[in-house]
Amino acid sequence: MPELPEVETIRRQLDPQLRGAEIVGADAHWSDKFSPALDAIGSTITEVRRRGKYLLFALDEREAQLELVAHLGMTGSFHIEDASPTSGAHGNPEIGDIKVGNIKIDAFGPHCRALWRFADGRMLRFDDIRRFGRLRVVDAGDYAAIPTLSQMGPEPFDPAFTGKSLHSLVKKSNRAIKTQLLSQRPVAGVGNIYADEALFLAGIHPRSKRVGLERCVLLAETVRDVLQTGVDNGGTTLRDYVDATGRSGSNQHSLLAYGREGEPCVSCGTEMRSTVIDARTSTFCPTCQKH
DNA sequence: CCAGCAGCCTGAAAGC
DNA sequence: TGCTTTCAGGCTGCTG
Repeated sequence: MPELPEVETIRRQLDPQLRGAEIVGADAHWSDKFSPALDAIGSTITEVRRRGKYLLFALDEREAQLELVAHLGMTGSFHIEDASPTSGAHGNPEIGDIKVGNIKIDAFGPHCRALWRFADGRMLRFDDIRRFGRLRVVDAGDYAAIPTLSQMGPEPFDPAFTGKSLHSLVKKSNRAIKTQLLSQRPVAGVGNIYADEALFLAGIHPRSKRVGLERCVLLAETVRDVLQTGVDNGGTTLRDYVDATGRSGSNQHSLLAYGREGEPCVSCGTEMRSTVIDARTSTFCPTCQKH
């Protein structure tokens, strides 16, 4: 499931490839989640950014500055297709023949949800097996229609994210610390895997509702640590995640808590346990992680 | 305003 | 073997 490290890995691959790409056609799955892909037709990608788990494609459309906002959900992935060998008699795309408007996505597999065709003949494909992903074109920076994005907390590597900033939000809420991390409000980009990892390393029980300043300072550090390690390892692949080149990540080999129910804690040897918080499995060490 | 939760989705794996 | 059930979970939007 793509969290910050996975989305950042994809962003770093897409950005240099897509700068300057002019979108001359698009097609999408009929659903409201994906059909906004068509709104990007006629604009040029200037940059691929990231905010939390969202990919933001900056779009230049004559005078207007737009953004294609993409969330990968659970199983979303982006891939760049080279110029189709069937376009043009000698394998060269003939720009003049490219049709502006719909392109049938069916030919690109049962899980293709959107497809953008560029003036240079290349294509950007968005696959999403379970359709938890979402696409939207908005005025640049206008996230009013995307609640989670508009209320998103600081990026974990932003100096604005500190133990103190974390504590000031955490103390106002009566929700479990894990619920708060997943809300994206104290810090952007943390999902179920990295939340379990960060809480384990900080010695904090996922259900804890009382996390003082000292423990928040530690938690802010472990959040940054696990996300940085995730980025360094190219993301975590448990089931479906692949980067924009189709490769799996390797961070799954570094996980100390997530998915280790029944195995011994790497620190004290106690059997790791699982509980369900907000309909998500949470694995923790009952000895090391305190309320 | 906040907390809690149903609903969205498909495919792999487990259960019968 | 083949069918049914369970599980994975980020975000939206509704309810109390």
